[in-house]
Formats: sequence, structure tokens, C-alpha cells
Amino acid sequence: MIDLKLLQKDFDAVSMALSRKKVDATLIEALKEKNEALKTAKSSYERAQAAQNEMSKQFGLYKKEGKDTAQLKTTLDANKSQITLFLDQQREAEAALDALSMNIPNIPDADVPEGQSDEDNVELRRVLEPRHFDFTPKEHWELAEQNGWIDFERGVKVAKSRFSVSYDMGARLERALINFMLDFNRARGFTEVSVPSLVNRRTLEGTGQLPKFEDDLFKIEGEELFLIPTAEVPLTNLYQDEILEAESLPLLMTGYTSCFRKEAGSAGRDTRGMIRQHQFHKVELVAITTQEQSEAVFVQMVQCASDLLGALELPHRLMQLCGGDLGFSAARTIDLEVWLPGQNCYREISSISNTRDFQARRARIRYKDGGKNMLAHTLNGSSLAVGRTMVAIMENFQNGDGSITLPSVLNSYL
RNA sequence: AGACAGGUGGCCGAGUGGUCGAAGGCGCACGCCUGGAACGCGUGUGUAGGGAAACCUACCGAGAGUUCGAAUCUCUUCCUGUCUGCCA
Repeated sequence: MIDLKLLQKDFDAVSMALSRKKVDATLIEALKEKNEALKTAKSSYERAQAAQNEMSKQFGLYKKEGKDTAQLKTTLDANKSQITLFLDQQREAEAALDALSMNIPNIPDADVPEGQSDEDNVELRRVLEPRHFDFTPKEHWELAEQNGWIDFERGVKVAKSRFSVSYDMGARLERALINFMLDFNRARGFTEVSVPSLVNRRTLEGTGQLPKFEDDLFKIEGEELFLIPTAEVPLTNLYQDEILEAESLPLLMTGYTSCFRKEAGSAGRDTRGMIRQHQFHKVELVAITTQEQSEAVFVQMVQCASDLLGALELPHRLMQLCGGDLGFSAARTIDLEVWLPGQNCYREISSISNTRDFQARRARIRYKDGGKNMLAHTLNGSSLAVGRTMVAIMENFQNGDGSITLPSVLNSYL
């Protein structure tokens, strides 16, 4: 949630910043109005309630002293109906404000580049030269099937489209990658955490998936539980409603989970292969920091993911997302795109975001700083999507005969 | 899943309709005491919103209700414990 006080204080700046994220100015205007309306309703209610409390005390004293309470009761009853009225107004205003504010995305950082779509993202740097092939590199689904690593048909049979099954070396590579990534992150100070794959509504609101993106989530019938779309959701919300000690920050966590996404708006995109699946594996990085620490931790997380790709000898580039391509909760994001020789292009394999205090405000994650409670900063990033990493390995390490020579760092994991 | 018992401040724990944001204790902070410490004594010690401030409002798991007035009464719900059932 954005800072409503900031909105009140500097409407133009907030409005301007949000327009870079394609938020309509009238929406922000409405937000400001609702906020004012709520304050008015609230102060009316509180004034009436204060009078009621005072008179109720009187009432008690009268009773004790045996005085006549009939007249006081009439005044109280009249005031009570006022209170009910004001309270209704307050609740109405609150509901309206909530409905609006929970659907407003985060304000991008000042230095986020202008732009509408991923075409306007800015390339920061490239790491490792793509290898030269003296044959035409194949796409990963061809290699996966040829090597018997992935079975696309049987996944569809037991579930539905966009589900697949890994076999033999495919399954083992998956497991090896997960272990390798977790160990890699652990060595860089991230604590390994294993979390639930089902979470409640409150938790998804905390990180910003709800209320706006319910269509993208798998929901358990008859329960208020959803399958997580990323480990970011349970990991970040581990500390919801908590006030942490500043000295205990930053909290650095890494966790492996399956991720589940409906891919509601992606009909027809990446239908072939394992780039876009309803279920995929991912190792995630999450950090909870003080406001001063978050920038440095962000850089650290980006470096961690880039180094991981480096260790796997996968050529990639770092892209800073423009305002229009930024996700709902993010103030700044750097995507890591891995080189796929089969597709002859760079594809997103990791996305690292600083949400600043946006999620912390929703999830009420705070820390004590010299007796004062401050909103924490939360950051998240994939330490690589496992499926896409397998795609990248297959395409980059393929030989002319379709066989695959795996990167040597994985030797001890296979 | 069924039966019973509970959910109160950082922690323990009192409070069954009024002046209770909540006794008492522990912990913590500051001061006194001391050569220094312990002990002892004193003061203070939740969160959120509004206000320049005085101060006001809300919060005793959550939500709704009864009442002039609810931590206290009623209903719903969530969570925890114990026993029974089921199960990796």
C-alpha cells in the first residue's frame, strides 16, 4: 500500500510518480478524496463517542446516588443514534478507501527509467559471451524429448495442459539444481527456510497478490487457502504483524518451493515446452531490512543471482525494468535474462525487486529503531526458476548429436 | 473430524457489567544506594489513528449483538491444549 500521508502532503508528486506506472490520475484523485472523507467521518464519530462515554460515566454516578436518570437517558439515546449514523459513514468511507488503496501499485523509485513495456527496459550489462555453435542449436523441448528428460504428454494426462513430467536425468538435474542453488545462497548468508505451499488471503494481501490478482491464483475449493505463486509470499509474510529488533536485520532467507500460477492472461504464449507452466520449481531469495539497508541488500541479491548463473556458465544480461513494466508491488526491479541459443534470444530467468515499505505497510512488518517503530523494507528475487534454468542448460550445453554435457559445478550434485 | 478446557500487556497472571488500558509479579530503562556490583528503594515502561498541544478515539484472539455503559453477558468464527477417531 502506498503512503496515504505522503499522498495528502504531496499529491502532485505521488500522482506523477504513479502515472509512470500507468495509473490513472483520476484514481489517485479519488483516493485522496476518500481519505479526506474518512477523516471527516472519523472525527465526527469520535466526538460523539467521547460525549457518550462521558455521559455514560455520569449515568453510572446518578444510579449510584439514586438520582433520576430519565432525562439523561433521553439525551444518551439521541446521541447514540448519531453515533450509529457517523459509524455507518465511517465504515462506508473505510471500505471505499480500502477498495481503492489496495489496488494502487507501488510508487517507482525516482531513477527508474521511463517506458511503457519491456521494450523500454534498460540493459545494464552482459555477463559471459554466448557460445558459438558450428551447428544449428535446437530448442529445449526437442532436446528434452530426445534425451528422455521431459514428458510433456503425460503431464497433460494426469493434470492438464501446461503440466509436465521430468524423467531420469531430467528429474535428477532438477533436484541437483535445487540443492546447488540453496547451498550457493546459504554460503552467502541466506538462511534456508521451508514454508507452506498453501497460504491464506491475509498473507496474499500482504505481498500484493490480492485483492487485484485473484484470477492468477489456484484456490482450494471450500477453504480460504490458495496455492502460492512464489515463495516470496510465505517467506515475506513470516514476519507479518511483528516488530523486529533493528539489530536483527537484515533477515536474509532462501527457500525452495513449487509455484503455481493460472497464467490467466497468457493464453497462446509459450505453449510449447517448459517456459510457462502452471506448476514450476523455484528457489527464492527474500530479505527484510531496515530502510537504510535495502538498497545495499538489493545490489547483493542481484549479484547473488548473477553469480549463480555465472557458476552455471550461463550467459545472461541484466535489465532494469522501466516504469511501465514494473510489477504491482515493486519500486525497482532488475531482471536477469539468460541466453537461449535455441530460441536465439534472452529470456527472463530471475527477477529481483525492492518493494521498499509497500509490502511492509500491508503486512505490518516493522522494526524498532531507537524506541520508534519503523516500517521495514522487503525485497524478493528468484535465485533462478529451476525449469527455465534447465531450459538454459539444455540449449547452451547441447552437442551436435543432441546430447548434453552438464556444467561441471553440478558434478557433485548428480 | 468429535468431546472438553482455554485465548488478557515483552512474559506470567488477576479481573463476571461502570471511574479498567487493565491489580500484582517478572523483565526492561533511568535515578538513589555502592569502591564496583547484587540486594533494597523510587520513577517509568503497549499499539494504532487524530490534534500545535492539552487531550480525544480504538484495541483484553477476530467479527457481530445485548446495554446508557462490555475484558466481563449472548452468538459466530479462528487458534491453542488434552482425550477419542483418522492419517504421511
